[in-house]
Amino acid sequence: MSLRERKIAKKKEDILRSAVRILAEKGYQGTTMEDIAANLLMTKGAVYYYFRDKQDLLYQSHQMLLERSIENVKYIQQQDISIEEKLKHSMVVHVEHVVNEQSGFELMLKPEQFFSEEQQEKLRELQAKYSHCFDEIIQEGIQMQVFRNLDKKIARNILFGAMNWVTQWYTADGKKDKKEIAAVIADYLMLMLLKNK
Amino acid sequence: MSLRERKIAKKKEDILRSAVRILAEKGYQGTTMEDIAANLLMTKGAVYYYFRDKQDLLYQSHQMLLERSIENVKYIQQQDISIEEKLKHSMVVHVEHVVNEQSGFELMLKPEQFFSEEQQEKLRELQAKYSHCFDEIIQEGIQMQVFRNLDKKIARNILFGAMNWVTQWYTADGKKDKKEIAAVIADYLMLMLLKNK
Amino acid sequence: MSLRERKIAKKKEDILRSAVRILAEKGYQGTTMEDIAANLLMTKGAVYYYFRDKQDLLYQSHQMLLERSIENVKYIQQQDISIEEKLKHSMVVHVEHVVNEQSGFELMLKPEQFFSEEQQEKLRELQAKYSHCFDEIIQEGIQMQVFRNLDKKIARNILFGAMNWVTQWYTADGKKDKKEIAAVIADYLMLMLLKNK
Amino acid sequence: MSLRERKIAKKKEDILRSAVRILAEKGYQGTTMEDIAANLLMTKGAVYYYFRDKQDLLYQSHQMLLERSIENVKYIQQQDISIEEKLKHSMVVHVEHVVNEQSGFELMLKPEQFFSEEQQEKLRELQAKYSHCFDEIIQEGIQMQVFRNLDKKIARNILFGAMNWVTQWYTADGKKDKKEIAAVIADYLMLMLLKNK
DNA sequence: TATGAATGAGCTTTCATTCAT
DNA sequence: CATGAATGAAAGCTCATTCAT
Repeated sequence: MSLRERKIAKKKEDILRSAVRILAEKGYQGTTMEDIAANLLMTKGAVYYYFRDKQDLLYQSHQMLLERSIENVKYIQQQDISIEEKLKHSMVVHVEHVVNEQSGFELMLKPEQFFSEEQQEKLRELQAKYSHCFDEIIQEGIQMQVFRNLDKKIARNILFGAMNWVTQWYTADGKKDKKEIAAVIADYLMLMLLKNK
Repeated sequence: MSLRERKIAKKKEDILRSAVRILAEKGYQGTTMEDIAANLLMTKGAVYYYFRDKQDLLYQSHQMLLERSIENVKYIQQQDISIEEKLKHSMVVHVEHVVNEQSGFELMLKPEQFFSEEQQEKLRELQAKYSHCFDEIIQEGIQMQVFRNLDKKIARNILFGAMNWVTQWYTADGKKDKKEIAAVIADYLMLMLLKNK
Repeated sequence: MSLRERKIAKKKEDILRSAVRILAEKGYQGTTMEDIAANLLMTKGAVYYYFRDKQDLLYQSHQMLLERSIENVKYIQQQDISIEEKLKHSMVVHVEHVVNEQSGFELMLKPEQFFSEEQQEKLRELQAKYSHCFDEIIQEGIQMQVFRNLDKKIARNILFGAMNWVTQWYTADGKKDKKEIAAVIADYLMLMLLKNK
Repeated sequence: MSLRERKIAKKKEDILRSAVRILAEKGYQGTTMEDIAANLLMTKGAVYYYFRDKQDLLYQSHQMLLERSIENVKYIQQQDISIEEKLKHSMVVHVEHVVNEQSGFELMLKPEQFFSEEQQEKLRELQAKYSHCFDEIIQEGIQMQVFRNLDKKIARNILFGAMNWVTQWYTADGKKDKKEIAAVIADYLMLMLLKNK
């Protein structure tokens, strides 16, 4: 990648990061291009230089979040720790990510409204990839008789719902900090999965 | 209530019901008054005859949903069944409600954007009331040594998150119908709470 | 006129009186049919029973005001008093009328916007009639060498402007009451007209 | 001021000038943003680029008119001419201004309906400033025994009313042109004020 | 690359007017 | 005669998007 391309890529990521935050805060329809640009001390026009349109920005934000999440969990998955540890750790990282980005699911709501069929396809694929990482861990845990014999998909959706909901109730001024909250949530959810608890 | 008042109340409720559904589908900003009206074969003007403005409509939708949920759980709470049954049953009803209305949490997102301080106050009160019903059951379960000694608030938020998330993944065309899904979700979440499981 | 016709006429006048006041206060475009009806504890529908449309109401209000003004000045004109007294008295009555109705000229602004050609014709006629009453007095005063030899039309327009403007600055809470103010304005304007002053 | 700022200021003034004319013609409620924009071959959106909202436009129009009037009269006041000449000249300029802008008082009607308390305060201040200029001349004339000993405020209000009313009756197609009419009005009104006439 | 003026479609809201009852 | 529910046109305003510079 040339220097120029690097610079562009860097700028794009800056914009995406800003967009993610604001989109998470105000929702897709509630966020204006002005908002996103102003937050970066740019003008709207400049944003349009990097992204075709608002929808493209949303799409790439979404994509970036998912890809980062996948990286996170992949990294954990290949570590040499117990299956129990893997799941718990994955959840902690997920919750932390959600809390940090103040997002995690605002963007995931009703994708069919915003995205083209092609884009939806790509996003579904990424989501499936991410989901699959969890499914695999759960599957392995069940086979190893560490986890109860639950329906993988339903269990995984329960985990996701419980984790993503954290943006609705966690406030930084509480007694617990992000790490503690993430740990507690993960612990509690593990109770659902673990045998002999 | 006179006949006329009854008719107005009925019409208002029709509109609210329609609004709830569409708002849940498209989000607040994504829903137009036209959408809501057209869905009922009315004109925008007619909707404005019954509601001051869009925000008023959103507020009352929200309120209606919460009040109905409170009624549901209150009804269950006073039944003569075990604490375990109470919680499970409450969850089943909640999930069914969420699935039926296709809502349950889209409306709860970022209320500070849409509502006046006064309205937020009222809604927070209703939410607190609803949450409190669950907290009480959990509390009682803990005291009776039926439930694990978890942090009530965190546990309740996990339940809510897991339940509300169902709108994201449940589709009517799956193998399981609403009732079954609701039962499974409730069962799985009970595993988190129950001792000796 | 039958009793029924009398009742209708009475109701019409009530509405006109109410309309005049509100139109004067809020302007034509700023006044809604709702405002006018509510002020009389009626419904909009009822007003439409008596008047074809809003414009008709405005037209008839206008007409009523002008006719009353003409009556006023005609009455004075036939009295057996000096020409000087006639003009002064006419002005006093005009100012009092304007102050009482809080109108007098809001309604006269840009009639071409609101009225049909036919209606404008009729109103112009009434206005001309009213103006003519003043012109005649002025004319007579000039011929009798009591008034200066001014251009009648210009002089009359100056009088009207000065008198109608009173709604802009007179407030009931001042030192002078309506009668006093009307007298002072008339006196001052007489200075413009009277010779040997 | 940079070139860009100059251009913006110029555009703003163009819009204001257009707005003043149309507002004077149709009144505040009767004027649409579309009207104002179309008159300048712009789109509504462009107008909104320069002014926050319709009310802001009205306010600034009003302000511009008043400030220009104040400049006019201030300029005359400092000239080395007799007090009589000062007043007469001020009136001539006022009438010419009113006729040219086709406004002068439509905008002054019922400001409490349109403006915020703060805006009203500012406008009252400017109006007071303008009125004060006339009051001072009148006061000086009285002290110098050139003018009759009239109530300053009432006299000034009579002058304003008479002058502003000109928009109601002066039409360019008459025998007299603007300058002549302004001179006649001023002359006639001087008769009210001057002693020994 | 970046700017910012401008566009235009679309949204919320108001209100004169109609009409069945 | 009167009501009030409903309509529909039009207004104010927003904002994604474009484009000349």
